[in-house]
Amino acid sequence: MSEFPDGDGTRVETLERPALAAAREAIADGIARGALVTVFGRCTVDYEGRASSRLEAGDRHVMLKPDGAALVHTDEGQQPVNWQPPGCEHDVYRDEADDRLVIESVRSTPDERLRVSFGTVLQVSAFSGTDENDLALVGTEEDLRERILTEPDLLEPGFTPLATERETPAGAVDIYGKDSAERTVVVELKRRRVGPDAVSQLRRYVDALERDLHADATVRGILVAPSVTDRADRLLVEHGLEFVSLEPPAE
Amino acid sequence: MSEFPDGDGTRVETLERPALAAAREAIADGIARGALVTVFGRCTVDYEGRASSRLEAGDRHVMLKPDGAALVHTDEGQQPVNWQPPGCEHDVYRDEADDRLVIESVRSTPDERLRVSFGTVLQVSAFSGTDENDLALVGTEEDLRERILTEPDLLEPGFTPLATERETPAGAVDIYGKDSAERTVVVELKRRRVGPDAVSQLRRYVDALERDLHADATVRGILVAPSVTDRADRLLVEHGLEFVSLEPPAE
DNA sequence: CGCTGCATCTCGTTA
DNA sequence: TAACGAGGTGCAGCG
Repeated sequence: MSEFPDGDGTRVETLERPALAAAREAIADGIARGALVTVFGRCTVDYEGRASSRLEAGDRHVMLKPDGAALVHTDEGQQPVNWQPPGCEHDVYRDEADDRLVIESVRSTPDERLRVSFGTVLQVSAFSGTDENDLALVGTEEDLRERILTEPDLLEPGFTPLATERETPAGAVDIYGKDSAERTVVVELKRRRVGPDAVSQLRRYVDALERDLHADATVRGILVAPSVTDRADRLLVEHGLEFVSLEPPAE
Repeated sequence: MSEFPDGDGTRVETLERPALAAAREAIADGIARGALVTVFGRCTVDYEGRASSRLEAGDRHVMLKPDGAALVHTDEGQQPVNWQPPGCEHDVYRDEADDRLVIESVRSTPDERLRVSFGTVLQVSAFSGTDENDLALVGTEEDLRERILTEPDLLEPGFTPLATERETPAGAVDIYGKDSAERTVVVELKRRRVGPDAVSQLRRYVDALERDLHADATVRGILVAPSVTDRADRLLVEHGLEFVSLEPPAE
């Protein structure tokens, strides 16, 4: 085992090809210390909870986070083949009868259990460090909204935004406003090209508002997105809804 | 550096607190060999593509997969703070002017670039192994469909399934069939509790089929799920759709 | 805790 | 390649 404390408290401990007993101890220590623990080795994986799954033996990379998240990665795919969300309790123990090392991550609400059983452990690492910074992301739906609120004419000349997240019986509307003829306008924003689901969503808001404001008032529904699919376009026409092409700011 | 070949070709190589030049070489070797490479250290992360983001310096865990995927994990959350999907080209080089080690993962369609810049590398590992097995998952929507096709009376007495994935102008219907009175039935399946979106989806299919089969035929729309939210329930009533409570098989 | 909707959603399938 | 929908979606915000 190697240990690397430095002035910042950053620390990495690594075991290579440990015996299962030593691996268990290193993993338990890392979890107790609040470290991010990784284990690479040959394992089976069982999950039971919202669904249930089994994965037969193979070499995989397991990550245990101090917030209770667990990730099992194979050498393919962006997504873990199995996982457990934050909030779990990690447990590690030896199954001496079968000579295996078992990591269990369990949570409730919903009841879920992930069990990773190693026959061979090739590496255990425990990482401690500091990360004070949050991600700064540009190009979200919220950025698109800001763009329109700053320059409402981008939607159409004479548009006046009155509220964001305005509540309706069908949910909160992205932008609520009036056009130059004082007609009520409901705007649904999407940061990328949209399909039929976004049109239906807008439709639900328009329906709810027409009901809310009594039947006499016409409510215009405008979908704002970079583009729409063919089916979404036809659906817009069917429902008497409109489309304005706008993208979130690039930076 | 330690190297651990075994009979199966399983291999783990680890560098601890390497100089940036040595880290670069180990990472490049691992990528070239088709290994799963991990790097832990203090880094900044920049992304540009479908959106753009910046993450200031912090200690993070980076995983580079042989299929081109890249993942940057902090010590919190199930999701990576930054990532790149499979299909990327990984590149690693030293920025000698600034004495940093840079990992770039780039792809096209869409054009996207992830750049991780390390000032300090605490560990580099390269993992090779074998994983022949696929995940066996039970409790999916498809399992729920099988359950109904095997025992159609679960939906309602006298129901006769005629097709799955039947195409309509609005998309493919999960189950298409007839009830005991020979009326057309459209069934939309969801493996878990559903909200308004699932109701709208069913509505689109029913509308499309009524149009397709001409206006004279009544089309029943049935949503099958473990349960629905209040809003979804009201929306079902509004649209004259029905609900049947069924869960996918537990195992 | 549940509901709602966003996401650089990812991923598989199909036209 | 694009579109459509499932997902053990995760996640934040709000009630």
